[in-house]
Amino acid sequence: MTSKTNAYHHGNLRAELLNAAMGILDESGIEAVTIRQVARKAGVGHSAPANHFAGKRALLTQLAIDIFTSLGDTIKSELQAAPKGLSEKVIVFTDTLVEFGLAQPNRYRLLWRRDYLDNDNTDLNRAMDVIYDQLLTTLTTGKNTRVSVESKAIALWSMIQGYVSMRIDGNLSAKKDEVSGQDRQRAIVEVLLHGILSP
Amino acid sequence: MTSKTNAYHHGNLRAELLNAAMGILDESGIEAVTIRQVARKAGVGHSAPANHFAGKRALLTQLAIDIFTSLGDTIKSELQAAPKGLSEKVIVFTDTLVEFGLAQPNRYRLLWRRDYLDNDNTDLNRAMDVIYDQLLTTLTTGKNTRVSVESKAIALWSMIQGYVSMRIDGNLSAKKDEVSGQDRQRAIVEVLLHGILSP
DNA sequence: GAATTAATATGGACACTGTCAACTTAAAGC
DNA sequence: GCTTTAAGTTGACAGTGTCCATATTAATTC
Repeated sequence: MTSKTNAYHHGNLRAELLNAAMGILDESGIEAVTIRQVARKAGVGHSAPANHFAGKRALLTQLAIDIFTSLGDTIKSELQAAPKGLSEKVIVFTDTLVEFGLAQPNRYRLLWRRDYLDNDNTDLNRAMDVIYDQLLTTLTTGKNTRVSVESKAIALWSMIQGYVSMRIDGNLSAKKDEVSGQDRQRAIVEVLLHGILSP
Repeated sequence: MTSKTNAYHHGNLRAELLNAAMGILDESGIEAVTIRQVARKAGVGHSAPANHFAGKRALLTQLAIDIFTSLGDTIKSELQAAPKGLSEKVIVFTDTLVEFGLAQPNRYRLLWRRDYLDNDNTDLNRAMDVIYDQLLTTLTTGKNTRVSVESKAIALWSMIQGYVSMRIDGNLSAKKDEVSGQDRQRAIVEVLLHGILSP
């Protein structure tokens, strides 16, 4: 009874459209996510989505919000499960983000493609801030250090984002990144850790 | 005599197309660079570019090559003019890249948008490697350190790329990056420098 | 319960896009 | 001078996002 089969009104189209869009995103990348393709996959006319999303931008923004939120939850629980030391938490934070990006490149890419997203969307910015704030909290130790907590956070945040985006976009060719996977992650985090831990 | 005014054959259309495309890129961003718009700006029919570029991808790739090459030259001369110390060179390298990205966001963005570019293009990859190799050379001191030169290079390379791309795409909101401009750059480089300089 | 209103679907249209094909013109080769 | 080739032209095609008028159903009002 939850889904009326032959109904003119779908009943749950908004969710189904998001679902279809996520599927296309995963399979074929962001360029393949078109309103018409999403509608086709959901089995409705090409104009039906307009009733649920103001435009393509709105749909993609909602997609990004969902991805950010889910990722934020993962990071939260990983951090809670991690050992108490600062280095350990920093490594867990990094690993979680990097591994997510490498496992779900198309989803990760969308998160940073502000040209496709509604930059003023409050939910979107909040969902992102939730993740960043966890990094800030992690780095805040109480001790006063020469470099501010904010700068340390931005340094790590930037490095992760740069590393992942270059890895998944092929901008770190084999020549540059010949060491496989986690070894490199550990190494570049170690470079930063010196500065993060130093007084 | 250099340009025949009323000629059916343009004579220098390839260069002119690149010029028009660069202008549109600077003014209106990568999304606005369409083959037809470029052709219009160059005053030719919408199919004329096909005689000089295999497709949109080829045109954008050539644009990226030109940008990379020019940037590489700038970095080279800046590095040569810089003081001899490792920290100084690292700071100069970082500043040059960051400043270029902030001053020419649309050009900078194109460099990393591999979905728009021909990833197998040898010239493109070489032009990028020229820049990366200068970083590698700068970091190679002869002394053996715990973290490899390659990891240090990738760490800095990633951090710069992440920082600039987030700055110009608005992913570092005012809240996160409240310190203005160069102060923040200096601070995040300092975090890395600890790890780069340490034995 | 009937009538009205609001929500949600439909297909057609419009102005774009990149690319292809057929054609025209100018220049170069022999 | 004739032919070949390079470099322009316009027209067509399928695809896109968005808008519009229309049709159907659900919800609300009386």
